[in-house]
Amino acid sequence: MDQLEAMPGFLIRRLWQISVALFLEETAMMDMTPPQFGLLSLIAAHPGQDQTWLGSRAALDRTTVTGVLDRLEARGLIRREVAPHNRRARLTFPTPEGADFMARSEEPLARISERLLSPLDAGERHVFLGLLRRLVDANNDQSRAPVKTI
Amino acid sequence: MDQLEAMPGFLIRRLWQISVALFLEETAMMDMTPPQFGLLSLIAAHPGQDQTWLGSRAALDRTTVTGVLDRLEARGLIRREVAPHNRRARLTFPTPEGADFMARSEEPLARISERLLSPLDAGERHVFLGLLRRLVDANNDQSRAPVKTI
DNA sequence: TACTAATATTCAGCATACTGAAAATAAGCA
DNA sequence: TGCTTATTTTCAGTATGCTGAATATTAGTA
Repeated sequence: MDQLEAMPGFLIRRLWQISVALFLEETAMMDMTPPQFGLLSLIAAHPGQDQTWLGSRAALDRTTVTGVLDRLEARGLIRREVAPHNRRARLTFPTPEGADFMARSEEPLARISERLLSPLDAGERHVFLGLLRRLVDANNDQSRAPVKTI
Repeated sequence: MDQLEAMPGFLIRRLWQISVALFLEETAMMDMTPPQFGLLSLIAAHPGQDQTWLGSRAALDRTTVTGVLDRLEARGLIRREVAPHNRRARLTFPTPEGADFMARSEEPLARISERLLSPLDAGERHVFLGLLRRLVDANNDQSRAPVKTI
């Protein structure tokens, strides 16, 4: 047992690596990444929001949002237009292809969580997710891209 | 509550972001990153291993190991030399500066874990880390950079 | 109104984290 | 020995995830 293995941050990084790998495997035929899915999901549920709003919901900084949206736009899954009353901002909308994409993603996404948590029984999953959520919420402001729910 | 917030992978990514931010904050005066620390820690504890071994312990793929070691070497914290009996491999060793660096890092590192887990009491921390470790170990082979302890 | 501050996005740059391919070396085998 | 395969590292390329600076626009204020 090394010092590294004993650090919570190392275990958290590994579980993140695993969850990304499972995501890429389950959505391989759709050629998607977790942040791309996150933003597309938000845009489909909340059309017409600007990029700052998206970043504060997806926990992505402004620059990463720009890059991910560029790729979603290039693939024709979203479109952007300048906000009518604020020409600084660009509002995002799902295209029909983007909406269809979201509809087709439900089953693969459910499998990701199922596989990730499969080592735990139902009670353990509930405990783990509850503690995980408490750690994330309580430390939200420590992150460089804190989430704003308002 | 959006679909995104309900996905375990999203919460895991956020906790990873938080742990990285805490790491960078606590080690700001040392100008270090988590993977740089991970590899330096392994090299200090196990001098003379090759890069493949390091990657399989630190959960980093071969290319990432190369890049991180390049930066550690440029800073004078490690040195690399061709393996005497296997000229494909390059063995890594800590420099005196690297060993000194590791010694000075103990206190900041302890503060990172403390701050990260501070929202939980002692019993909850134990439960969370236990479940986290089970998830990581059981899903180890799902990762693109699985850990080998042997 | 003119000046200043704030906001939204983008650009340049750096550090992970990965894939596939290439290069060098070593090992196994007919 | 000669050929094939495996191993170790590096290179090229892509996608996050971040900082600081620049640009454009808007809001606030003297």
